[in-house]
Amino acid sequence: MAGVNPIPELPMAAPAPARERADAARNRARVLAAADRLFRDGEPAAVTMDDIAKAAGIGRGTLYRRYPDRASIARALLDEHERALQERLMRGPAPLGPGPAAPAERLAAFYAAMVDLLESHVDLVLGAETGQARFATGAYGFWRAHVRHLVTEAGTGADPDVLADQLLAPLAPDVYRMQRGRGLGPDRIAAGLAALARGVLAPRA
Amino acid sequence: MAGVNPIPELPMAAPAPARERADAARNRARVLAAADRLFRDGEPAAVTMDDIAKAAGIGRGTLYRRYPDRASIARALLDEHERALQERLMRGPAPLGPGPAAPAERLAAFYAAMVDLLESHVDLVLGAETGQARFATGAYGFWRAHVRHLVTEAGTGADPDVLADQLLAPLAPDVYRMQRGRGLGPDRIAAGLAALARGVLAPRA
DNA sequence: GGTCAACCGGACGCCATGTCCATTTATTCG
DNA sequence: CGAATAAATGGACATGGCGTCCGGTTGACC
Repeated sequence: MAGVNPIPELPMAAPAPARERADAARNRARVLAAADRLFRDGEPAAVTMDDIAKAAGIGRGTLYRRYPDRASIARALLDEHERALQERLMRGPAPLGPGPAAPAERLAAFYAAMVDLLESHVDLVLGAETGQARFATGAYGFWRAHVRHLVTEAGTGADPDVLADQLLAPLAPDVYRMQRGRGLGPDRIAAGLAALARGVLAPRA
Repeated sequence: MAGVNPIPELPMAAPAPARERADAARNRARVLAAADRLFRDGEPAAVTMDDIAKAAGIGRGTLYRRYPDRASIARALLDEHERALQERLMRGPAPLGPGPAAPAERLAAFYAAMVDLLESHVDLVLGAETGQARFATGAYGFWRAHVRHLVTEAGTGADPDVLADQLLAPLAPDVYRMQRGRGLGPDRIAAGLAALARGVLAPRA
């Protein structure tokens, strides 16, 4: 804790509005690195702003200057991963991206990608985005728009506005973590979601 | 606040292990009545133990004696409603209860009943049962067992252990409240859930 | 009416949050 | 190169909820 962390130069989201003082940049990197580590190590919801400040080797005030709460830090950490997935959804190859794939298959592919996201990088970090606030996120809006679009395209006559949120619900971090905790593997969870996708969106014979 | 509330004699869950002193019983009734009111009035998550104690006209210590946290109070308030629904599931008429109805229709009926539950009595109270803790509830275990059973009976070859939780996810209080907040009515939400139920469990032609 | 146990309730310590401001430090300009 | 200036820093502070503890009170039973 005392002195020397290499700080692996996380590139992370770098806003750099006009110009950023060198010390500010250095401290932001420290905060993100420290938060990432803390979120992974223990119960994300139990990490306090104080913990992060201490682990980053900076003061409370400095931390609050840039990040008003834990959620904003988690968002900063997630940002690039979510962007990457959004990019693949919009411009990547089918069935994840647009293309000849049927809506049901595209939804299944989206589910698989989200499970990857939940599993590899963020499972712990997402834990910091708790409850209601999740739905206000820009990312959630994007996922909803995507799913809504797929429901509409499927042409099953179902209500897209209602179904979009309901189809996203199983991806809630709480739910995913609980299922993982019950001994279910990511592939099995993804398979369940695929069944759900095909059941709801695939045309009935 | 000072003195006189009729206290509408909520029957509520009355454990009465051996015998309960009159003052204790009176205070429990006051606590439940006060909590019910507070949960309905404002943001449930913002209600503090202190608020409840003050509103009930008792001291902190007294409140903590019986209820270790907000969730336990919410559970006490929910208890009878959940029990009633569980009873109907196990012994009531089809399609909600057991009987000749197809699994998909039984799941749709269950969804409708849960929407009723969320809508009428508890929407606000459920708000107090936040996040992870929800899954540890006895009630949640019951819902899961029920849905798991329906998935198995449907015989679609899907994974019941995985699907049960995923099919329950759209009933999360957070999700329901968010949808209601977006202007969607209970019937519309229930219709969406019914579509989900039939898509996943109804036999394909 | 007396004894005893259960109940009551407010005071207390703890911890996290978010703010504020005196001081330090990077950057720019003469 | 060395001030001037504005930004960044960090720790102290006030606030508020949580959960506990214990001296006093009151209901229940004999």
